[in-house]
Amino acid sequence: MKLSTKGRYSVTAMLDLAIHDKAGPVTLGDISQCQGISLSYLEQLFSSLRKAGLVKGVRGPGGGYRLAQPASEISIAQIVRAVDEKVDVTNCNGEGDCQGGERCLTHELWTDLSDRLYEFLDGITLAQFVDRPGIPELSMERDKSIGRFMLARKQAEAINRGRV
Amino acid sequence: MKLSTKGRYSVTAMLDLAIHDKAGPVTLGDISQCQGISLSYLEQLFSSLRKAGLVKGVRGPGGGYRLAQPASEISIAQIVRAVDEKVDVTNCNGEGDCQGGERCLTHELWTDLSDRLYEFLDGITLAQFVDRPGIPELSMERDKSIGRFMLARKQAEAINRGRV
DNA sequence: AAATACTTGACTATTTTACTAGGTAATAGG
DNA sequence: CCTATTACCTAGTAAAATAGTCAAGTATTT
Repeated sequence: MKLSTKGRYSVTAMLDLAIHDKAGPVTLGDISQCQGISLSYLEQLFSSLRKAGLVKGVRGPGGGYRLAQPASEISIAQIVRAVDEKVDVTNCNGEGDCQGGERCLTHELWTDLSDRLYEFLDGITLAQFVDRPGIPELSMERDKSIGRFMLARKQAEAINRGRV
Repeated sequence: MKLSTKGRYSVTAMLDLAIHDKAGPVTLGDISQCQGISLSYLEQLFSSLRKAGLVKGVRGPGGGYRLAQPASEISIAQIVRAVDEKVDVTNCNGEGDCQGGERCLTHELWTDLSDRLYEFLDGITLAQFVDRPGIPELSMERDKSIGRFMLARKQAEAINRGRV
């Protein structure tokens, strides 16, 4: 288990998607502005997320990304795993024979710990964060005041198009 | 919360200390050989661990490092925290005013998650790993067969000195 | 005095992270 | 059909963090 900025960016971006899921796709440009990360870097991350089946892209105007599954079925562990690909914990090159044929005990213990961590993070879903009391209102307030979020923007656009 | 090889090395090294705690100090040279990390790099990590009050060094012949506290009182979180110093999650430079005065909601959510992770890792102590059935025997067997561990070495030395 | 072990700081190599720039493909709206 | 908007893809590259080295110490114990 590894946990770097890459994982953090991905999780926060996914949270953004989850928060605005009902309002339609979120563009990477929006996330890029919010989180202060470059667009292309986000594209790299979302490429991984898409390949992992966690998000799906919607092309064209009004497009962006949405969750590929309900927020209640996407765990933090899945996200972390998608972008921070496997670390080879054992310097014995995976085959468990570091130091002359014996698997290093502490490596085994670390693997145990790593498993436990994943288990823990597998129990936490995006929905658990988004569905908390207070979050939806907060997010909407934020959207309004900053004026650059999908929810607000899409609504405005929809109104302009006479859809609402 | 960040989790890199630095943290992993430290945790596995601490596990080594915990396993051999009763047998006396463990030298960094031994750990270096076992884990395949350079001695000086370990010295850096142990400098942090010592400053965090997790280990204490014993100088002179037969010296090395031992746990500064009982294994049951050292949590994984403490170790990770000691070497992977604080990450500034918010790119708003800690003051919570990213993007024009409003704290980015997703950053807050990430902080929550991070806290939960630390809580989780604070609940796991070195002792929980070391005291598991099967571990002491395994470790001793390993020591014997590799023939370079403190437990074996110290015992041999003690015998040579007529102490046992 | 010698061996052993820890300390410190400066230095280098490697990897990861992050960004830049160039595109192509699909789609919605006019 | 045309244009703007977005996803998507590829390659290169700059910056930063990580990982590791080297060398010259200091402190203890035998």
